[in-house]
Amino acid sequence: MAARRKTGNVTLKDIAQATGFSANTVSRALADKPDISEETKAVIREKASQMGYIANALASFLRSGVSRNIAILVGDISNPHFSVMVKEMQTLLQRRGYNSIIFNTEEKAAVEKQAITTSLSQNVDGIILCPAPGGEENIRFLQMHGKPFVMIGRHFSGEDASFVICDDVHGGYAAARYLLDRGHKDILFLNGPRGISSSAERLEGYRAALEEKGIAYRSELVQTVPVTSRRGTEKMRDILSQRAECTAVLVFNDILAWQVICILGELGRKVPEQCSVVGFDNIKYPYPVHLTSVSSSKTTMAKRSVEILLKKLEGQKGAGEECVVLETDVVEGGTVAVLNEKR
Amino acid sequence: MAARRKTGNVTLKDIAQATGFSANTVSRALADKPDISEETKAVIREKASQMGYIANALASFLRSGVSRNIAILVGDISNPHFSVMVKEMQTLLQRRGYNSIIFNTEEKAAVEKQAITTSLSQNVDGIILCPAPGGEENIRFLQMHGKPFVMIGRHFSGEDASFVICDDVHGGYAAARYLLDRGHKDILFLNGPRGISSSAERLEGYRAALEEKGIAYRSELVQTVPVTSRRGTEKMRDILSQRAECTAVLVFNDILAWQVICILGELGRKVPEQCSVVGFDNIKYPYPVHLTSVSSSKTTMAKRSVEILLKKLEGQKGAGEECVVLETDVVEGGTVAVLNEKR
DNA sequence: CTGTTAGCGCGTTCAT
DNA sequence: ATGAACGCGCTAACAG
Repeated sequence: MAARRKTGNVTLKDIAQATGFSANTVSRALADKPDISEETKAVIREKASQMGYIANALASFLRSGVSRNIAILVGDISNPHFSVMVKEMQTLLQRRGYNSIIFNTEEKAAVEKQAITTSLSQNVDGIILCPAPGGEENIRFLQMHGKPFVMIGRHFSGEDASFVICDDVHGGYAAARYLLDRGHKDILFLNGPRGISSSAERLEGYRAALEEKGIAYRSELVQTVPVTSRRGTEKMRDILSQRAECTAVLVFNDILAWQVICILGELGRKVPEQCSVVGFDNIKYPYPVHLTSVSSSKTTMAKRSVEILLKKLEGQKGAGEECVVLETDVVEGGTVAVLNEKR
Repeated sequence: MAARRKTGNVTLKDIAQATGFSANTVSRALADKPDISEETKAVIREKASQMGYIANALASFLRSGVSRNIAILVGDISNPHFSVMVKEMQTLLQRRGYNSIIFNTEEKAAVEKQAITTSLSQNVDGIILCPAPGGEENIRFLQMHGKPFVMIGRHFSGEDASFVICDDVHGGYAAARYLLDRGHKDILFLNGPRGISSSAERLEGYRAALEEKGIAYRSELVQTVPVTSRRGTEKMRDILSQRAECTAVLVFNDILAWQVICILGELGRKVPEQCSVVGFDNIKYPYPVHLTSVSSSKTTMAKRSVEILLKKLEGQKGAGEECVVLETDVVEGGTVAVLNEKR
């Protein structure tokens, strides 16, 4: 039995004693350095495995300055939009030898700040984050600390930082256009919170589509809805019962869109016959009826963001910032009806 | 500007130099130890915050042996059943000053083993895991290493280990009984993989219910379905098209249950009129139609498992193993019909 | 109340 | 090809 210390684990020193080599040689053998003879490596590896050696990653970091840990910050891991991306990123990072630490920001800048601080204190090598509303300060904080990071799904104008987003202007435009083309004129837009690019840009697209069709923009038809709390449901219920004139609803994300469908049902309005609904994110729910939704390339976002971050970490010095804008479009489901009325 | 080292961060030493105290005094002041004068603490805290000091958690661990990191291992974070629990656990852990590191095991013992090894190498203080099929070996591995852990959702008989599970025997019984009471006799059971307690125990309950009703158990009506891969869908399609005589399907989890509903739709069978479906996990999807499903107290599982783990970590020595079995029952939705046929 | 010493486990550097 | 010395940043243990 090996000597047991504070952590109760087998250390390099234990293997050194057991094999007669120095701790150093053991370290280099296990790291497969070229200056150790194959013979020695074999002996050491054998002994290490036999003793159940597990390297202490934390001590290793302390010396090398590399933790091979990446932090992933998202608004809410229980939202499939995020959990699917997170899972994908984890897989990709794992494959490249990185672990990931996941944080929920609850879409609050203060919580995000806390998550970033913890990430820094855990010495993650880099961060992938979907920034919370009003989190510009946090981005500057990261930049100040020189910690490599990539934003996904949202960005802040003015910051020179890498991001991978969807073309939200076009997304908002395409969704509105899709509804307008099917005869809808009064389109309620239940948008996400202010302070994030996706809300602002989708609205921009929505307005552009209206304008193009010569339909007046009515600000009372655009409302902001909380994305994480239960209060969002209440607010949507209020709005929907007051806006019965709307023949279609465009909703910030698919979860909320489904909630809208439920609320409409409670209000006695059948979807899509009496009201059409379009969401964002195109989450592949296993449900007989598919939601008509604006696509977001979750797999691509995950892939590109990991690539960009790792290039920053491993690439030659100062790989510049990369900004990726992915295409997006309406994916047809069964929640939109064509209006025939001639008036 | 403070001196910058390998990690580029402000260290205790920097604060020591800036304030004229020793690194040690700074450490103890920031840790709010009682043997430092309030005055000194104030000075040091002020300076630390001004310099943007962020403690190096890894170095801290190396010395103290406490990382305040917990690993959470689940089959698939993109499954709401897990992501909801994970989120809840994260919140609770955070509140107690712990970070969490999440791993997907893909329901494979080998991947789980890897996740455990990484967790150990990251020196997490403890682990909460939903063990993968055939992962008994991994549990023994954890026990061998003396790493505190709690299993959730599943357990292995014979291991003296803490776990928090649902009463799956009763869950299987209640679900079958619910269908039998509504006139269903040919109940297809699409069960989870062998090698986990939930599959085995639900089957046990299913059989007990049949027996109680004097209905013969037909092994061809019980099939195992992969829970993570896309192959599960294919397999279910095959089975469902061959078992048209069944008037009801009991499915291992809600995701698969919804897939079953979709497949039945493709096969021209309407739910619940032509076939009833019951799932497990009672996931709160925001759909207009609710799935009839066997409840699982996700919040309670999360809460209890965190409690038990933290008691092990912080409590007086040798807090014994705790086994919690939570009640479960059928939650009515709209996917089960009452059979009227008199034959 | 505060400073000094020491060492957690590892990897880098230099010497042999 | 291998070993010895050193230090990453922090805190436990002891001095005073």
